[in-house]
Amino acid sequence: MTETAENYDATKYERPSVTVDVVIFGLRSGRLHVLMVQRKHWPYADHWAIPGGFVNMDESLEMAARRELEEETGVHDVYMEQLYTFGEPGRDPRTRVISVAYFALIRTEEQALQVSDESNAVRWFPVDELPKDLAFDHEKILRFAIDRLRSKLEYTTLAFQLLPKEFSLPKLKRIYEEILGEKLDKANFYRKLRDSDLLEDTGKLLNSRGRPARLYRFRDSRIEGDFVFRYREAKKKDEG
Amino acid sequence: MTETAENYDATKYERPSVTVDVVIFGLRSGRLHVLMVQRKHWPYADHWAIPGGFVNMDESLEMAARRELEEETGVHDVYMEQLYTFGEPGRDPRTRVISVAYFALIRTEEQALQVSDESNAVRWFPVDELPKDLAFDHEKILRFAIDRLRSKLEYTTLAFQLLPKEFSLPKLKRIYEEILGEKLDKANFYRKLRDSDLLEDTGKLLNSRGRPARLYRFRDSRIEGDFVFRYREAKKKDEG
DNA sequence: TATACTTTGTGTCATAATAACACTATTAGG
DNA sequence: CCTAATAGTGTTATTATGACACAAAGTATA
Repeated sequence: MTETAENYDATKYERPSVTVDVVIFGLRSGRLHVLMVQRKHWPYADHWAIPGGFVNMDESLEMAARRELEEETGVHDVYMEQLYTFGEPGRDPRTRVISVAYFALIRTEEQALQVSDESNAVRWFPVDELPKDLAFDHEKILRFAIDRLRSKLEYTTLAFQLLPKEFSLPKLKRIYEEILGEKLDKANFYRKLRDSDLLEDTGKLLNSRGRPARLYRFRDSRIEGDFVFRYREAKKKDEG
Repeated sequence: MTETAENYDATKYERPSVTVDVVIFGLRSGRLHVLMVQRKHWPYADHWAIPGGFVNMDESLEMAARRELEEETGVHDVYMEQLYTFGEPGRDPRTRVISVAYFALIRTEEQALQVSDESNAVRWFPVDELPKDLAFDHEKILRFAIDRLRSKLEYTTLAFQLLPKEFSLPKLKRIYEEILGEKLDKANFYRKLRDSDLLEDTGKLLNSRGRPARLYRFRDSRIEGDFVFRYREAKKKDEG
């Protein structure tokens, strides 16, 4: 940091505003959706936008992201990570706004939406049927988030955050297929997971139309963060 | 964004300051180094810090990072990417400061250092011999950057940014070993590179002590950005 | 109660990628 | 011309992958 004067004056420089925006992913009937809010006021009134808002002076960026998320949608206690910071001059007509973007993954079933005063509506959109003319540079942010989710799927357990506590292998496989946009081989996928030692059999079965699916849960603490789970393993793993 | 009033007042909210900090990596005698500046003034006078400074109202974040980099070290035209944004309240004693961190990779040979007015000194430090008591949360930022560099090495051509235009395979291999902190098998490493089709033989040889090494350069435009180059390939590649 | 249908789950095998390591090649220096 | 040093290649066992056939366990229906 260049600013080093002993008589530092905090008001000397004009300062940008800082916001957080949160891209919220969830599954609905097996399809990947994003949560959006419809703006009430200028600028971009009536346009759809990613939920977000200004950062308070005494809260961390992640706290701000969680607060905004809850205020605007009622969603809380979710997996969240920082995505990227967007700061082009002119991206907001009001003033210079720098936006720290986060993305969140939620178990759709467990969350009830609510609309805040600040927006007309809150809605889930399938990622391949986004509304036109998003507010600000939110389309760019959204694409960025989708790309990131897709690529992190290949070496993390992120996808597990989208599922309920107990789930079947076919369900998990369908998530991967949905997000990656390609079919996976059942046998190879199951084998990979069995070898990974990430899952624990609950003993329960889930009835559907055909043969019931076995229900699994994640083993211990590997759920949190991004424990490495690759399609192609690196090195051999050491047994615990 | 929550702020939506038509009579929007840009001065209504108290605003944090926004800085950019740049972690600069370079090789010196085959070891990975980081460029640091020694602060002249309060806060953290005489402590070592990552170069950086405040973002101007009319420049993009990356422009700010490049400007600060050049001002403080004379370094320009380098590979740079955004790392992470650090914004804990209290990380700077002057005021609330949110820092967008970047990391840069430079070809050490091609750059001459210069010291700016704002610092006592500019120096390269080996990444495993960092000075104590870095300014602000710069130690955290630095570790973050090193981790990122290490992990991106495994699926990008980032390492190539550290080398001169023409280089030998042994040199490239030594970079990987230095950054990853483990020995690699020569035969396997060379084979991987030959198969990747990333390199072009210059025909030239580089004399050293033993058998001269063949010099290569990067093929066309794959140098820029992070063209995928994995240890373990994904899928089969299609021939061009 | 049998038969079709649907979905879950397993077995197998050819091919490709990886890791390990032995070997050859080309220079410099005595 | 022998040795040390470094560059570079070949070979092979093991493991991971991709493709695909097959078996298992339910529901729906005649």
